[in-house]
Amino acid sequence: MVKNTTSRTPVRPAQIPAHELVYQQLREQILFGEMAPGQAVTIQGLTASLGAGMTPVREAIRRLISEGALVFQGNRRVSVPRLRAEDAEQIIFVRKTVERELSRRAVKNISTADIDRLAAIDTALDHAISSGDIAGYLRGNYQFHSTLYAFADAPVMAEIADRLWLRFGPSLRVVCGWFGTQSLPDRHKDILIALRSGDADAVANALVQDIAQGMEKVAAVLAEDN
Amino acid sequence: MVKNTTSRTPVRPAQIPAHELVYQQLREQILFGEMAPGQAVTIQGLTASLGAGMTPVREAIRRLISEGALVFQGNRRVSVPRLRAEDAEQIIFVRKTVERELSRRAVKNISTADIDRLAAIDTALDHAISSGDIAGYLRGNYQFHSTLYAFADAPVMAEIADRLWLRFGPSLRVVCGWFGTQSLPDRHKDILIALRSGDADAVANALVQDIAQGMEKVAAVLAEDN
DNA sequence: CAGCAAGAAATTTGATCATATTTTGGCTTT
DNA sequence: AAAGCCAAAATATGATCAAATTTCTTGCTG
Repeated sequence: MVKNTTSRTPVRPAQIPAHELVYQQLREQILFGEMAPGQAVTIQGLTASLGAGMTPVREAIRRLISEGALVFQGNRRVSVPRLRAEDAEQIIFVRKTVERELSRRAVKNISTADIDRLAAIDTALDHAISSGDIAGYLRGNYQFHSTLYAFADAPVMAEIADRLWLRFGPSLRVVCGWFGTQSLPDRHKDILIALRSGDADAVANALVQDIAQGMEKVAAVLAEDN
Repeated sequence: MVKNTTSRTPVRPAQIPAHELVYQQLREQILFGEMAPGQAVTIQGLTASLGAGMTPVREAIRRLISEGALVFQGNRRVSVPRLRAEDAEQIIFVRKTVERELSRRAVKNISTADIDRLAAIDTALDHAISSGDIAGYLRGNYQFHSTLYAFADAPVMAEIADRLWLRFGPSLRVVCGWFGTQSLPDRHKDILIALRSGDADAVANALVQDIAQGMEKVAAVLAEDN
């Protein structure tokens, strides 16, 4: 049943299509602020830097535009969006309602072992903060939230939260450059304590606090920066 | 100072790219139930039926997949998604919170003339219902909501609502085939009355009622159908 | 004579297509 | 029924065309 004895292409490095790879790579770069808000994105530049063809790059860009991770500038040009203060305000509203519900639902499904795993992520996060590792902070923070929401068993809502993250991610990076990692809020301890107690309301409240404090910083930077 | 007096291209038939046209066309078909849930979508079939090249079709499909209007079946196959009951439940939750807020914000910006225009849409909707015009009902219902939300001046939230509509749109069509248009709920009169009174809470409550009744029907069909 | 600005060429970038390659699913044969 | 063949569909590439931006030239004005 094995295919012919690898007469051709003994290597099978990637079965997942190129456009998917390009998408994931770009998505990560945007999500963790490796591309600055306002930065131009050219499709030909990406084909060169990523070594991919035009079609895969094209598809990945369309997908990211549709997710709000990139914006179409009208005249065929694409760039990383600059978050506007009005948009941030709406993002805060939706994050508070949707992620509150996600956390509430996660409480029902999460086990103590899972909470320990979350705590480990948070410990790594603390380490990143104290050592000024911005990339580590951004990744850890995202990982903490997305891991928690995965337990909610609510893919539609989790996807909405994820999309919003893609929008304010680049600005979060700017916040770190502004204030440094030290001043970053971290209500995760409260969240963990509430999770262990199994009190859904307490979890939800701590989480909304965490969101509020983080987004407040973003809003402050937007007010200065724009 | 003015640009050359349009020395060239007196005709400007289509400046918008083909992939955009394909996207809009497919989006409409899905949104208003012209494609059945579960129906397979082949890219080569679309290039043939729409007379477009592969690249534009490809990009449109990626975009629609990213919006949840189509699903990638894992093995390269694409189809119109079948809404699951769990997904519907989450959609209801988010619709209620987000669209409630959208309607509340719209109250602040909408004028009496605008309300009249909304009322005209609703009148056309009534006509479609009484004459059993399913396509007219679906379009009118969508138009009523999206027009209202446009006044909220909240593009991020409006886009979220729009995305969700894309998910349950195909199922709404099935609902009409199940129950007929007669039994469809229409709380739009209450919404209009509340809008004229300028009472944001009343608008929000009427709107949530409208959503609840409509989605209840969808949920009922899903329970039977799946 | 210098500087500015408008217009045109040139370069860069995006959009589309035709084609080649690979994979998937069905079908046939034993 | 399992294994392998075949057709169809998807992926990916490169070439080609079109559009837009940049740059350069040229003419005019102060």
